[in-house]
Amino acid sequence: MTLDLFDSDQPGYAQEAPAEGVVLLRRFALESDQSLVTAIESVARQSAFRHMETPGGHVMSAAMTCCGELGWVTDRRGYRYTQNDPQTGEPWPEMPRIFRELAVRAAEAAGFPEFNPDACLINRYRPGAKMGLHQDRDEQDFSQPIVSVSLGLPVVFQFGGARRSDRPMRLPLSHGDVIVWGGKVRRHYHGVLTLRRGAHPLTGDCRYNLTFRKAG
DNA sequence: CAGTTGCT
DNA sequence: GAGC
Repeated sequence: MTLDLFDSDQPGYAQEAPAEGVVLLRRFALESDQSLVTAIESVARQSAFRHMETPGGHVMSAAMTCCGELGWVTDRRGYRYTQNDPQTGEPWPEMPRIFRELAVRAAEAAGFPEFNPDACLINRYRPGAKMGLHQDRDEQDFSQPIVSVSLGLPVVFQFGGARRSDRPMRLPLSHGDVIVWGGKVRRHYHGVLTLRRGAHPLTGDCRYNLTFRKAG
């Protein structure tokens, strides 16, 4: 089901509802894309991208950093949110205003007018990197949605059900697309398939994903 | 305690 | 995809 919010001859984005509780805002982040990538680079100078280890002892193929009051981390001890970057001992970099404004606007467009994110996880995927099906379940507040912003190379996103064995739907995501999910499907399994090689004018050979949550 | 954002 |  596709709901076009704008006339097709107008600039802007198209809104889709691929499943109940899931809203896809195509190209929603396009007009601020350059500033978003610059802000990612600024965050990464303060808290560098790193490949975290899972409790099971595997090194994740996506490199991650965070900004905001809280950042998501994993190590052998488990998953959790922290106020400080364990790699620097310092607080996570402040969430850039342009990040927050984008996330709040996207949540509002998707039907979540009260979104107040305190955490932004930044994932960097290079060719070969992927993210298996998982739940976002380390947050305190499941009434607030997840807002996920794609920048750079395209990827196939998977959105599944409440159980890992539920067959996920596949949604190709491109530069500037924003996907929002909340309510009943807030804890549904999701992930991305292996990133394929490519070149993007803004990001080169990688895809960035910004994921906003209310974690605390 | 169970998990499993990874792997067999 | 079951199972760790």
